[in-house]
Amino acid sequence: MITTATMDQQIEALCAGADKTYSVGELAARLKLGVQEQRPLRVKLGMDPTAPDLHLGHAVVLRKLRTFQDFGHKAVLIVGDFTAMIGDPTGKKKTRPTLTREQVDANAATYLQQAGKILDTHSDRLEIRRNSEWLGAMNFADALRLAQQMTVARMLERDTFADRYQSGEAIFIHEFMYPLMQGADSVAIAADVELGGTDQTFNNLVGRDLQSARGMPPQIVMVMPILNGTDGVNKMGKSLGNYIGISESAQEQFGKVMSISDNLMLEWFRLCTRIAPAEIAQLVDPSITHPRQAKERLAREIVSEFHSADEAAAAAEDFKRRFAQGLLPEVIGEIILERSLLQDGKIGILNLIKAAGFAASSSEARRLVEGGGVTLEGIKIADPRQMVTIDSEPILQVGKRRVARMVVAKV
RNA sequence: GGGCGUGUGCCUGAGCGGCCAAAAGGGACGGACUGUAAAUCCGUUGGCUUAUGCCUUCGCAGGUUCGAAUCCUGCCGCGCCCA
Repeated sequence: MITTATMDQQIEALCAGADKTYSVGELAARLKLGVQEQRPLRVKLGMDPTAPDLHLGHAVVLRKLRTFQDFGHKAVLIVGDFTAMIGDPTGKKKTRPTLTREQVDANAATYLQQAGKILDTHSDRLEIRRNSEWLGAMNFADALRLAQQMTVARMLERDTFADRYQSGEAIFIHEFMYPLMQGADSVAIAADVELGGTDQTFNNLVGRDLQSARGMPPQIVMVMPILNGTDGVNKMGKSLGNYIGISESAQEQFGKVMSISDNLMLEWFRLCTRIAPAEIAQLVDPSITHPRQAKERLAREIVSEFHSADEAAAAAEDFKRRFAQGLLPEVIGEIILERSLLQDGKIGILNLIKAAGFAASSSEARRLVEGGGVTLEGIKIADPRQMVTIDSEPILQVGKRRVARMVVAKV
């Protein structure tokens, strides 16, 4: 592929959607050099071995990495196991538990299994390295030499540190080592390019300095915009619960996309699909496309990427049934109930909700009932004390999304 | 090392020794309205075999008191100032 695309086309494709590239000129030069030396560029991306749940936000960067791969370049995934083993007491978060090698392996495997939906996982296109390999081998003197490359003033330029410093939050000394460690990664693997989100800009630029200091050509840094979460306010993240997971079901993904606010569509079209800018402009113009239709298109695009076009279509149908027509989904999951839960063939509605996993406690179940959000077989249950029969495998609905058929275990 | 301050429910943030499971806002959840959008409105927001009941919760451990999130002591965390 590297031979079929012209250099200009390649650069355009590689830079598309990026928030910033430091710098495009250097990238062009490095690409040329690669051609001359007949070697693919080494494109680095760091991954956190503690968070194997990938979501759409991760996908933005991964998709970019894939683009590099498609032009024949080599993706180098850095498993940040060393960083994780040290633990990160940032802010109010508790110190991270130390991960064992096995856990790191397991998490990395999960990561790859999910990232594999986007990346080319052939070994000649993908290299995976754990940074304990070189960071773990460093001694204190090595670490000090690293630290000499950086000043406190420059560290404090970084937003996260500056904000915390000003607002009186704690900043631990070892946190200053993080950018240096990441930079050391770039040195260790001789990265030509490093990808990341805009929040990684500082860290990634440090890599350039460290490489230069070692007489290496500094890596080109390309940062992708940070995707906003489903709430439309905060960046997508696991802790805020505003994310769409790569491995979620087609139905879930579809539904979540449909529930985002209209003004988020443009951003998502740009960052989560490969639709051309001109078409996106038409899709997000309400005078041309009805927002609901545009959003459906968005949802289909996204679901198709992680599942298939067929599954996306099915999810769209299911969605229409349930929410446009107010019908039950075509396929309803079953919850098997132990016989021991029943008394004379009956069960209290609160216990039923709990047994179905639709509420964490009786109190929560009670609130849902009292709030009018619970129906059994289409009939609203208003009394929390009500006993219900479930011989006929009734369908329990809690809220709009939670639906399941109640089945009593045969035994 | 010393001085001063601070630590509350998912978050922010009130809180006179009893009326505090703890104000208010945010978020979240449920309902109405819709395009499962936004905006708006209503309700809920520690747990328990629904109870004018019990249990757990206001950094941790003790203490004073009939009674403490509120007072005292020690410890821990964080911030600021001094060294």
